[in-house]
Amino acid sequence: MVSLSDVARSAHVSKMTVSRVINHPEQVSLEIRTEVQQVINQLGYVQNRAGRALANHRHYNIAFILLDNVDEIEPYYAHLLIHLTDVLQAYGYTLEIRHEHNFDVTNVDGFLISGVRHSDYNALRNLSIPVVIYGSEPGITAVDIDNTIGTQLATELLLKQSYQQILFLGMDVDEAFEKNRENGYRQAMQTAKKPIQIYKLANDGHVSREFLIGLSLMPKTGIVAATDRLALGALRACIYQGLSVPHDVGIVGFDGIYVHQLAEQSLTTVKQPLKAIAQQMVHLLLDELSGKTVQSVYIVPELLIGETTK
Amino acid sequence: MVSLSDVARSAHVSKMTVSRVINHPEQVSLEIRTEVQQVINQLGYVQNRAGRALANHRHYNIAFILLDNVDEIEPYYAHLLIHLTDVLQAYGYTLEIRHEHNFDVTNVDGFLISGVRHSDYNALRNLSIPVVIYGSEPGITAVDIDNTIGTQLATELLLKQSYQQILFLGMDVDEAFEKNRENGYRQAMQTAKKPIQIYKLANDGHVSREFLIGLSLMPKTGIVAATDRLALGALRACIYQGLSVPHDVGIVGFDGIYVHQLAEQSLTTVKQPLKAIAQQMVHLLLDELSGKTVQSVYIVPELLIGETTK
DNA sequence: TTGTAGGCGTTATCAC
DNA sequence: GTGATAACGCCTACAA
Repeated sequence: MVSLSDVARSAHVSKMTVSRVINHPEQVSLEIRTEVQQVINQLGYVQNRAGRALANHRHYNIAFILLDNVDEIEPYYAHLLIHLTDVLQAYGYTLEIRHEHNFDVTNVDGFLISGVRHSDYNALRNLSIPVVIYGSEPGITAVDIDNTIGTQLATELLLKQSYQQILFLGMDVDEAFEKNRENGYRQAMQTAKKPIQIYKLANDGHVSREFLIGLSLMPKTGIVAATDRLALGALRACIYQGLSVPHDVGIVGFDGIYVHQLAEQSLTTVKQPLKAIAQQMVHLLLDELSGKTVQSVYIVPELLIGETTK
Repeated sequence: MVSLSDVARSAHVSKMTVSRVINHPEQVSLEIRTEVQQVINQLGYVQNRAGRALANHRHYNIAFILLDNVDEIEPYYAHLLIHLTDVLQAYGYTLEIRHEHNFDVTNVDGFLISGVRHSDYNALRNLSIPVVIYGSEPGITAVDIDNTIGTQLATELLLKQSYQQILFLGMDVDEAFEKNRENGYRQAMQTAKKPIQIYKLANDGHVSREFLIGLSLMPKTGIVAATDRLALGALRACIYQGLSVPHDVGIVGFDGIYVHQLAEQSLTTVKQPLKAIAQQMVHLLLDELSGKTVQSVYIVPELLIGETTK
């Protein structure tokens, strides 16, 4: 492996000059800078992370902690991980994956955490290194999608498509994202002066299917589901009852990508812009690492039109 | 952060002695060894990976390269990644995730690769650092499940449950794992002296559903599918045609975990023992790193009984 | 603008 | 069995 010294020798300058060309190019005269750059390219020099880490009192390693239940996470997490590593790699950082509440700070510069629950608040507040979470928790730097706008968009779509009654299928958990998704529906309905109908269920396709069959849905119903799983159950309930989707019933889910490939029809759904989320998470974390004060970021999700709405 | 020197000072020994206690304990007298151990625990000392890397000419970083199409990978990959990181962490290694054919060896000690195609052979042969793949490619160190035994088990299960005709739903790709899955079915059928029926399709639930509807399945049919997606399509074809599963038709998939939660009924499937796979991959790679000669490992998969067989 | 010296945390090597 | 020394690759601080 070619090192700083190799480049220095080959370019007839000191190691420091090479180091400056890389980290503070403005401090080096144009002439020498271009010369050194050429040698770097020619020799294919790449910084050694260990040396850099040692000198900078950094580790150049970020831990991603997945607190969600691994058996239940949506497959799009693979995309999130890949986007995170891509962004981090561009800054010379490595991504280490953890599960379980392992907040050990050894050999790690910061944490990116997903699936944080309110009960984790204290543990996260007392960490000695920066944290950025994917989700929302007041007092902790976060990147999240704007859940309220998400279901608002979903509800407005169904309103526009003239479904008569529109109901919300929520999750039976006491977490902020759930409340926000509910509120988005609520606000859109209030603006449209339509009656509100909210049901809360376990986040399970079979549960929502059974529940909706029990409800005996009428034609011209719209369903805003808090998750793709709930939406999938709704779709199956309609198929079971002989209701045509999207003609008789319109359904919008929330989250997904993967479910598309497995559902009978592709779902219309509120999609998480994972690349943007990953970029924001990394930038916030690196900003915190360089001592900047940062604020949580909320990203507006997009509506992905599938076959369960007109 | 507490360093070797801190421990050394506190234990009234030299840094080297502390280092030996950690890396070559047998070279240190019992007395001093236990003393130093106590101080280590007391101070909560953990090795600094960068320092260690620099001194050992290692990076303590392994790249996992995901060559499968990220949009199509099964969600169990998250499990594989987590198991890999767990095992690596136990050895002080970090796991870096890549996608695309990025075989850059900078700051990396070895590669773990999934989704390797035959066309990657040359690129992999010429790497300067060890590689272990998940899959099979003659001439490259690999960990794989024994695909042949997998479908053999699946076929034997259906035979035992007295389905009259048993057909194989394969994938339309020219890769070793596909041929092996086909062969497992073939062997089991030949042993049972039953007629062989093989169909090859794109790995897509909708495709297999349409195809099987076109076939007009008869009751008492067993279906061995090369993937869970194909199995899922088969299940839907049965539902569509009013055939009861598992009474009229028995179905066995291959791969899965996640699909269970989304399917109408949980699939009987050949399950990949991901933890064992991850352990083997890491051990083979670390063995290669320490100069040992290693051989590919094939792991026997398990049959996970669901609701699509009796 | 450029170079020199020293140190980050660890380990191999060679003394004692 | 234990310790001193030098080295890994890089960067900060200071000197020229």
